[in-house]
Amino acid sequence: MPDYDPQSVEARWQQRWRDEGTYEIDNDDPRPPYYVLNMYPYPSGPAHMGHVRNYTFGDLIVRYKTMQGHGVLSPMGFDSFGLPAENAAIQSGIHPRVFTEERIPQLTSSITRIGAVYDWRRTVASHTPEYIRFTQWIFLRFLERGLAYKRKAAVNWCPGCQTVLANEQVLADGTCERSGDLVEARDLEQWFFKITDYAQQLLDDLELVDWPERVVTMQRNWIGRSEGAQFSMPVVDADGEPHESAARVEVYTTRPDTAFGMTYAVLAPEHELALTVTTPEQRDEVEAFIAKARSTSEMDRLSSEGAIDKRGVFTGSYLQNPFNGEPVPLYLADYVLVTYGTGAIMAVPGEDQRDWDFAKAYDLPIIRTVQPPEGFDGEAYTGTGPAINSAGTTITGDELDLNGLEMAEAKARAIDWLTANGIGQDRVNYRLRDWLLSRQRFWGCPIPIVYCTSCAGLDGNGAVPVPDDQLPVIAPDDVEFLPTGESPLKHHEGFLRTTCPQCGGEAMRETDTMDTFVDSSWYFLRFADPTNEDLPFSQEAVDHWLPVDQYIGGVEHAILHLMYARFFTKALADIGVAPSDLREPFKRLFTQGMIRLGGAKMSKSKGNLVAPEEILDREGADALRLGQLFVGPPADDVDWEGVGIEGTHRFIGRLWRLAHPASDAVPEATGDAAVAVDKEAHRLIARVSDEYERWSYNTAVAAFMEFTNLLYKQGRTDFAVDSLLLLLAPMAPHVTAELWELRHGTHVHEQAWPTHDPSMLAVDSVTMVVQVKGKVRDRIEVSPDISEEEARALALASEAVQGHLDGEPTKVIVRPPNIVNIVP
RNA sequence: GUCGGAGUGGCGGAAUUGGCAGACGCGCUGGCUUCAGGUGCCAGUGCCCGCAAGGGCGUGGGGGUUCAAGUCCCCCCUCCGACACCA
Repeated sequence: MPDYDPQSVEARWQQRWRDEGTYEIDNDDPRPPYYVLNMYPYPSGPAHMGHVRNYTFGDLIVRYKTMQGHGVLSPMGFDSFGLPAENAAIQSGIHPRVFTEERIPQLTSSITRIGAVYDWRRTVASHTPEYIRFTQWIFLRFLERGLAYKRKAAVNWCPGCQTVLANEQVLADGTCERSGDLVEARDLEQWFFKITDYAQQLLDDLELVDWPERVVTMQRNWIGRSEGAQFSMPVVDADGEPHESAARVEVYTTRPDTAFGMTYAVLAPEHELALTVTTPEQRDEVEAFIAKARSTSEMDRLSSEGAIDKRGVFTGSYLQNPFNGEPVPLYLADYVLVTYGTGAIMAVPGEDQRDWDFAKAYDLPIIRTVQPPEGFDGEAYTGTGPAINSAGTTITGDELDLNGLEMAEAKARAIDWLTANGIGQDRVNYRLRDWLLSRQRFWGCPIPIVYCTSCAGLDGNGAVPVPDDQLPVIAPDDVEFLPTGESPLKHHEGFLRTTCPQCGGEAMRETDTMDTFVDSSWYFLRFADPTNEDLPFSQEAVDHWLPVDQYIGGVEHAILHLMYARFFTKALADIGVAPSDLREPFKRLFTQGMIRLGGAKMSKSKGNLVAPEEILDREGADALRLGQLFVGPPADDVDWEGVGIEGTHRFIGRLWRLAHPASDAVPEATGDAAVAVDKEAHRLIARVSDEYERWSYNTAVAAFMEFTNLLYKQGRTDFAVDSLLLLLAPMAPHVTAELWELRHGTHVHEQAWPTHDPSMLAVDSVTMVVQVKGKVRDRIEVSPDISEEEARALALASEAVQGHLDGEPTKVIVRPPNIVNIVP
């Protein structure tokens, strides 16, 4: 018998799966459909351990579901736009396309080498003209429906690089990661998707998915729904006389019940009324403050914690509190964000810690309007309790009294009063903001817009959509990459100058490209119908395969990618591109843990990468896959040091010698021994089938090892060995395929998933544990259907137990047939 | 700071509902095979006392509920992750 040679066996089977199209699937396949998807990767070159772990999970589900009789869709593609290729272009002058297209086959090859199988006919790459065309097509549909729009937005601007930076490119100290210049906020025209239109649906429909609770929580927090009230207050002077502008300030609060405790109010520094309300005496100070706030990055604003006394400025004006008619001083403060709510707040230091801190720093009064519990020694009290100090004559002359009411009732009463008097109303607010998709980058999907010098275009800014029949708009190849950080498109005359599709006059192309999250927000739909030339996908194909039955990826995408993909799916369904009943793209989600090495995150920059290639060359793909599975629960972070590749490699050798037809390493079991072994095999089928369903792959591998050890001791039967091979086939596809073919001449992955015979699970004796005061004193073999009385009698008769008793026990708990606990 | 997750032998981890803590693997020790190394096969391996039989201790720490707690409840500590002034 030959020794197991992973190199030749694995290469041979990988070739066969590909040549025979074993895992290619057609849309009219009659089997019940099942869609397994790994998050498509950025093609960074050969696979790393994170990929290996990810694709091992995906692949074993593909093979498992296929053996269970499903027609499984298992596609793979590439998230091939993105910064690394562009940075490489700037450094080395290689065109991002060349750079990217060199790396796709490298990644494909290492994915293939771990034995993962896909329908490669369906592959997509987001940088290809076909894909770009439909990404742009979808953008135009969104534009038609008002789901895409352009407005000014504050961005991170690096004066040194003369470009906009992504948040990740801004260091913690507010400087540019490349040039070290201080990054400033700058208003630029940017494209947005109106994801906020879907905030409520994105929140509600989390109930439709079977996702890890923590991911659902993260999504929920990101959407950040809050309920409260919005109302307006007139700008007045210290005596309550109206401001000359007659301006009113809208505030949003979740605590309208505390309005009687308002002792000042705040506008965000960027608030449109900031200068209007400023009195002449305060003008210099306020202008200086606004300038400082605008030049300070968000990071810096955060880090200035502790220096709260420098974080606000008095405008000189007041707002009249409608609840009691009192004027309260109006400040600007950078702790109020212009992007949230109305960009203005009523400040109630008694019930809000930030307001408390600010009030202390600026020597403003504090009035408690909720009775804190006895013994409360904190500052602001944010808990529940009866309202106090909350009565008075309102601006309309009514008497309003909230005193004694609990929070919920006081809130309702306050909102009723605001509504009845036309001052305000209840309001739901979301933390979620619209999705800024413009990127001042070359290597991304161009935004299909031209700016016409004569047409008014959308919103009168000259923006004219590129018609569908002129798509795709593709960036030119003959560009020069300069280390300025600026997109080379800005200087490419051939790309820039075009004609207006509306009037035929001179026009300039949009040079911004789309965020790569746009590409990844619909690729899973394209996989259902990847060669469609008229549409991104047909409704029928998507209806057949979607939603994805099992989506697999890293936790790092738990918020943004999933939120955007959910938004796209809903929007596409609502505008009639996707089936209207497709509300959620991913039915089940699995997020795997991270791979570490010696406690540290594995990364290229730390230089602690373990290359999968070395292990593939030595122990082979099956040992690597089993090692990844065996190391711990799939969702946990794993330390590569814990992967005992020796253990799984040894196990595969033992399996080979056990199951090879020409091997005599393990003798055949006969008679009673054979029956006992077959019974264990049924037990194994039951256990492992359940473990597959629960994603308890680490214990399933342990079960295979235990069972193999048992066969080495007690002898093998054909049923036992065949069952083992079938159950192991999804995890270790090569060695099981080889052994199965040697034994039967057929394909193990085309066999049906084994089922156990429940009658074979019966046992004729179990070990009953006898405890005295909870300590184990004896073990007795008993019949599984022993009666309570017999169990009690047997336990009390035990000599080992008698030694720990003197006289009659006070209590005996009997749980036949497992345990008897005696209390002396 | 808020939210979420986790702390079990030298190491990775196991323990569906409260019912034998440490399955399985790594490592280590010993034996057999071998000229030898490696491979392979067999056995042992939580800690402490003991020659042994046996006994005691033991799931981050402290309390509690229970005949019985890794598992349930309360308080605390440590580590990891996400969000970070969201009114």
